[in-house]
Amino acid sequence: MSEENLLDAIIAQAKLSKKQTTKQRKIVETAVKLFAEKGYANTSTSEIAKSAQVAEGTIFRHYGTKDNLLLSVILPFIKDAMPTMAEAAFSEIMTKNAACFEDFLKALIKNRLLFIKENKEIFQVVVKELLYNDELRKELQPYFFENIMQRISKVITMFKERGELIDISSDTLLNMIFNVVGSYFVSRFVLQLAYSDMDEEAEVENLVRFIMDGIRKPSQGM
Amino acid sequence: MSEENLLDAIIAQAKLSKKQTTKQRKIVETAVKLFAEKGYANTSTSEIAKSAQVAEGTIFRHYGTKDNLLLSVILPFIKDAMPTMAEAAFSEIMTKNAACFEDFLKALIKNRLLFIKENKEIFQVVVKELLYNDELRKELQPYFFENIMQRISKVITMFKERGELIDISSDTLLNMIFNVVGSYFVSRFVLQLAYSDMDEEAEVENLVRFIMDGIRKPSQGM
Amino acid sequence: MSEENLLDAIIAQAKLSKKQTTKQRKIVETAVKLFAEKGYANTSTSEIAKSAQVAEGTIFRHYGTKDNLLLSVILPFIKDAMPTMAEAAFSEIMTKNAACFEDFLKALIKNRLLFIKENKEIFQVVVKELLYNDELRKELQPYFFENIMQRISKVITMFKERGELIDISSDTLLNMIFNVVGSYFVSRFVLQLAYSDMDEEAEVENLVRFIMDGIRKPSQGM
Amino acid sequence: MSEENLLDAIIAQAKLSKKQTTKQRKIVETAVKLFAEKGYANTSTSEIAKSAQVAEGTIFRHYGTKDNLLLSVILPFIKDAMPTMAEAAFSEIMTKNAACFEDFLKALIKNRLLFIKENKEIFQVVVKELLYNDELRKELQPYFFENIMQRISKVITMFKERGELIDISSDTLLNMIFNVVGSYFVSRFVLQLAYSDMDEEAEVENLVRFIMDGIRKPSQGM
DNA sequence: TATGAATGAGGATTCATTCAT
DNA sequence: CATGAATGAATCCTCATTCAT
Repeated sequence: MSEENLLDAIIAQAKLSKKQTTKQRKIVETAVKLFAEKGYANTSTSEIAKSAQVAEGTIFRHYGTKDNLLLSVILPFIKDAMPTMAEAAFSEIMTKNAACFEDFLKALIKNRLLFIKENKEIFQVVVKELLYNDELRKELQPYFFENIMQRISKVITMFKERGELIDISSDTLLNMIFNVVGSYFVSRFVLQLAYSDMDEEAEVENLVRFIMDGIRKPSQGM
Repeated sequence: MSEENLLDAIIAQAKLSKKQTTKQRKIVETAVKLFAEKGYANTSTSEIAKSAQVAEGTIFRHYGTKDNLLLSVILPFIKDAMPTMAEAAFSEIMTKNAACFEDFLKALIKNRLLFIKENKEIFQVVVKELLYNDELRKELQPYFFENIMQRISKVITMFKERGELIDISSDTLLNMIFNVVGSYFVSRFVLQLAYSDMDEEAEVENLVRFIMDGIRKPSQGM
Repeated sequence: MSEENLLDAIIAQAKLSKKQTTKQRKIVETAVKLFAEKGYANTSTSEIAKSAQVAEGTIFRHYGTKDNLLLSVILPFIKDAMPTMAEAAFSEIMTKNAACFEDFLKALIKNRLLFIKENKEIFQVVVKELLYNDELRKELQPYFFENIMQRISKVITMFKERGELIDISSDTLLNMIFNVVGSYFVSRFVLQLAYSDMDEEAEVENLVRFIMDGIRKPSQGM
Repeated sequence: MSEENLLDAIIAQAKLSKKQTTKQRKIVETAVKLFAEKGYANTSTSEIAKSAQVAEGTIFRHYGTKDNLLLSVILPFIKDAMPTMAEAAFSEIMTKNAACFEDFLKALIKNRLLFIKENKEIFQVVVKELLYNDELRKELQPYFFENIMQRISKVITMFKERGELIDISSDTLLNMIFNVVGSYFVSRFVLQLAYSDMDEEAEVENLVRFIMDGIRKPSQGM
């Protein structure tokens, strides 16, 4: 919790969010939709204003700059994405200390899948802008690592100690898992590739299975 | 993105590329660098011109539009990325019919790693724009699937028949592999995350191992 | 000239014209002056802006495109030119059913002369652009024929039936009259040829006389 | 024959015209076509070059500037239009001193009609540019008046003295005739209005009749 | 609080013209 | 004689932002 710049922004955002007008909500909703559709750089404030049925000045009265509006779209999502991701699934699982890593992973993926499905458009914006906008990425990365990666890393280390996972550095393990899960979410919700005919439950099963055991056919029998 | 037929564009591009002026080369080089750095949408043609020490008009004399300049950056890369990807590694491996899938995969990854390292900036542009620019993505996707995915899919099917890979649809297998390898390239060359302390050789080994066997500790003993 | 439906444009224009800013009026006034002076194609928006002491952006905020600005100059003139032309002089004359064609013609010419003198510059713009700009002409022609020519044609037919005019098709008669009157207005207000030393009253008399009786010297006496 | 500027241009033009290359002819032909179609201001030199299958530089090698190219299109036409107009029809008629004004007029119109039909596109360019381009008009006007109007004026005066024409100033008479004939040519060849179902011969007859006797129905009887 | 008119810097693009080959 | 690459000023237009009401 050391990142200052960002926290300031989040706090400022939090303050505003209490007195949020109908118009403000409309503006953010519209911005999310348009940013998701065409990207931040290709969406003009006048377009947002028109689509939100608000005067252009109103946007600037509330958010000061277009950049700030982007943050107002992204930060609440990040704020929600992280704690839940770190906590909810995490602590929930941790207490049931009977569970195996496979169950933890499945629960985590399902939990996040639900969250992203409910926030599909914001997810699109976050992914696209995190990739496109170097500044933004550099600002959010440390925050992200400290809050999410570290905590999940601990879980991994724990399960490694229980002998459930192979003996390579927790960071590397984390990375591989994150890449597989992340690229699944991105393919599905950002690139919108409809490659699979499995239902969602089966897809998650398969994902977890793949992470745990790879693609090699087990040598049968003896 | 008004270019209608991609193949036409590629061919037109090919024609032009023969009589390329010094200035033209300079323009494309500069454009690649700037697009990679700040994204297509955030790079102005005047900036490119200044940085390439060329009159702004010169850009338009050769490329007509900014969009077209982007294509002139991206298409040759795609053209090179695909055949090689499909052929080189692929047919090379196919002939040595003794090889196992693991070796094929390792060779393919190494081959592509080399290619991308040599074209790091263009790779950044391609990935960023493919994600950011829906039109472009929709245009390139079918081309991509037909040329790459299908061919690799055949290899996978072959190895599946040899009993080396688990019994799930080749498309699903391909997707998982592609996601793991792709996200590795993207993390490393686009997001530029320096997460690992392994050397490159070890990283590839680890990647292949992960894809083949996952992260579960093999049940010891017996 | 991309405007599809002229009537829509006129209506849209009418709506706007109610809430006209000082700056808007200034812009249109300046545009009229400059277009009249140098033609639409040879007048730049930056020139208009400078001359109207307005930011260039302001022009586009109100009129969207340069083409649209031209329409905003031309259409109100056309709108005024037509009904009046068709109605005012026309119905006015029609009621006094004692009048002869000669009087009708003289009244019409005088009425239009007054109107054009008050709108000299716009008339210049309209004539020049109608001649120069094929698209614009094609768009306005049908509208023009339906509203003006047809109505005047009826008057002519009426007077022909009264036996005042020679027996050739009303359309041909209309055309000849229109050409003579039109070319008089164009010579005087667009080409600005100052050929005559007559006063205006005499000029109109002469014009009417010419239309009615031509230039042949009547065979004198008996 | 006092106009200097213009004569210089004509002479310069004449010099060039002797050594006219195939390419030069192609350029002028193409320029005429394009200028007629879209107007001088809306036709770019690159367009002309492409359409004439000539390098853009070639145009400037021969004509120096775009303005000059326009003159090279217009001047030969003017040079041809004037002498013929003044002489051919004129002196031809003058010698047969039996002829009446009506015959002179008909011959003149027919002669010019033929000429314009053969040079339709250039006529379009000349009319459009003379109206649109104040500078050009001012330059050509005096030349035009001295060469054409004056000479025809003499004819008119002559016929007036013979008692064939009404007693108003020759200039006024000339003007009215010129307007009627001119507007006929312009309607037909520039505006391309197809208003009449008469054949050409009849149209000319009608035109002459109108100029001579107007539209009033002769009082019958007596 | 909300508006929307106004701004002017900056964007992509066009174009007449020059010049080395 | 002919070319066509190169130019850079000028063009139309967009946009984030400001400010008086």
